[in-house]
Amino acid sequence: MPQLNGGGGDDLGANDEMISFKDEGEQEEKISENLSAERDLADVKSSLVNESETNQNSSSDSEAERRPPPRSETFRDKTRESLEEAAKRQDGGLFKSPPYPGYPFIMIPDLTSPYLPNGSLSPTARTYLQMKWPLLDVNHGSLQSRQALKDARSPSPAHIVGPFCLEFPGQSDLSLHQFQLSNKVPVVQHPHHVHPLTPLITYSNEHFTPGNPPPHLQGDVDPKTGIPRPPQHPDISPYYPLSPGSVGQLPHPLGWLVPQQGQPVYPITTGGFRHPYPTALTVNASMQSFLSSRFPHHMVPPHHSLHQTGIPHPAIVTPNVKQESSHSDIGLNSSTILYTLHRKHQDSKKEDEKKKQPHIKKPLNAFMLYMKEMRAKVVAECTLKESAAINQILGRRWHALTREEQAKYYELARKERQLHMQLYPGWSARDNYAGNQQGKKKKRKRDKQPGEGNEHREYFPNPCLSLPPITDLSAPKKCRARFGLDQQNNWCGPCRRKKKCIRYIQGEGSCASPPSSDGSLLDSPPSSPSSVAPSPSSKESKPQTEQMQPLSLTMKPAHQPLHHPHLLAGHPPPPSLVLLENSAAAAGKMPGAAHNGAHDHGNVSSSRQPGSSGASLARPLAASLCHSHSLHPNSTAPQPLSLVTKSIE
DNA sequence: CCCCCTTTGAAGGCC
DNA sequence: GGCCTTCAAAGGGGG
Repeated sequence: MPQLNGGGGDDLGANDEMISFKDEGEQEEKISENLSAERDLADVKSSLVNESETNQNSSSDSEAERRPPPRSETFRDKTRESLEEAAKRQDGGLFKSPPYPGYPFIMIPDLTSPYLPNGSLSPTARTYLQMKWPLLDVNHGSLQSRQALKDARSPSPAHIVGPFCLEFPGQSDLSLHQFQLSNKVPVVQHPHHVHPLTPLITYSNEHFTPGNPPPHLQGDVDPKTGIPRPPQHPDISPYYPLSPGSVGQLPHPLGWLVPQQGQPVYPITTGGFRHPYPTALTVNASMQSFLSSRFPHHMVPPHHSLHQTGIPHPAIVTPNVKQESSHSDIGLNSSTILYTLHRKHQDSKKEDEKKKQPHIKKPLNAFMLYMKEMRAKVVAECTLKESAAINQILGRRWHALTREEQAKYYELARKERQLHMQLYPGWSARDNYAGNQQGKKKKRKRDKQPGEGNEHREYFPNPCLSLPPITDLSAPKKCRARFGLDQQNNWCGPCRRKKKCIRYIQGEGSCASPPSSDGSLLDSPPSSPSSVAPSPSSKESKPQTEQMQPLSLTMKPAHQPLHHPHLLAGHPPPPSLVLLENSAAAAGKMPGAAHNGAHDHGNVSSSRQPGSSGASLARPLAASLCHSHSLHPNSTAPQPLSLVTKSIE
């Protein structure tokens, strides 16, 4: 445990790191230290926010350290810690990244090209991979450096990406490796591998080039078919749906940051600039001045042509811009022609009006950045495409992240916001509200039904995540979530039509039908391919409560309280944990119990939509997601989590 | 073509 | 200050 704890414990990052990576035994001994560690993410968050407001110097990291620990996030932090610990146990080291030396969220895009969504590093990309993001640098003591090492052989760092369902307790690196080997699924070395630091990169690209498909949609592998396809152009990231003809003509989204127009713009950006907008904060003064000169506030592009002179902020999106951009007017191919024709037809004032009001998107928050980065991985691992399901997984993974890891994203998000603010001083999130947008009709508030709120949360362990079980009964899941796509036959009619779930509404938020087999299957995340599946009988006859037991890493604390990071740090257990620890709640979807759990973290998510508070959810989707790992008829391990099982016993 | 789903976080408005 | 709502990304899928 390196320098982190070094002493003072004043170093937030150090403390966080120390806690996060400390052995359980050590943790017991370090309770006092943990106190300071309480200033975990919440502190970070707070500091970050403050920084954005007051600080313009990139060395603000230390500032966060000095700041008094905001306690508002305490619970969540605890939860996070708990999850972290659980994750560490479960993943057998996946989360055991070495100490995070501090907080400088300086990120160095490592060799795993962020911009090469499909992980297929084009030669060009590789060329630029070595370029480091000057502004962001992360000490990847372990995680990323290891990843880099791994990347030399495989684009899919197991410690990060790992097959989805591999993150199980007791899962050793070896086993993981074995699994990967045995599990010949190509996706393991997923073509979608994205560097952890990618989020911003992708963000940047997409934003700067509206209409760019998500990273995982472009590249050497057809995301839909999984069939490899030839690269569009050596110099063009698969990211861009640009027609070949547009190659070289398109100004780089970050053209103002790109030294030479003639240079392979994209790769540079991908490797050199992971941030959409040059992180002004971390950017040196000259850069900032440059930025200002290039992006005066008044410059909010009236239109978003891809012209270099008017490089829009990534967040700026003109209505319909995606469709438009998909057919770059620069190209000469048929799509371009069609586009041109289309444009002629649509030379209506309406469009003009739209152009007059470019849509400035909200800066991505930490989780969004994380999602952007990890989505491709999850998709590859679970061969899942449905975003809703993926997001569930990502949500859980997010909670499983160490504080350091999350902190990176919070930091990035902070920078995003700050830069966004600088670029669009007058912009308000309110501006994007449906009511304020011409012709833009977006989400209308979900009509929450009275009972739809927080009453029940189905407990479905997420096989892919093997994270603490979700026992929040307060978040009932719709049939879709409950049963997953694989078992639509169990869905109620409305759900099949993607309408409001009647079961969900009727039965106090719980579907009338029993938990899907998938759910039970999910309960038993395989620690290895061979020991994957839960016994069929368990799913049929076992009450959910029993199914839940296995999950509960979260229950372990009862026996070894001090081992739980959250407890150690004085953090409240994660919502899921709380619920689980409440035997009553865990045992039977007791609304009251569930409510308590929900209430505990209510402040954090009270305003959230049902099932959103972190511990949400339904694993059913995940089940379908990880089907490849979940079904093993002969499996004799109903309780996948050995640790959990032990504790339960 | 629009909307839903799903996640977390940020932000704005209301009380 | 708490609560509520909306939006941000993503892409399959329904209407």
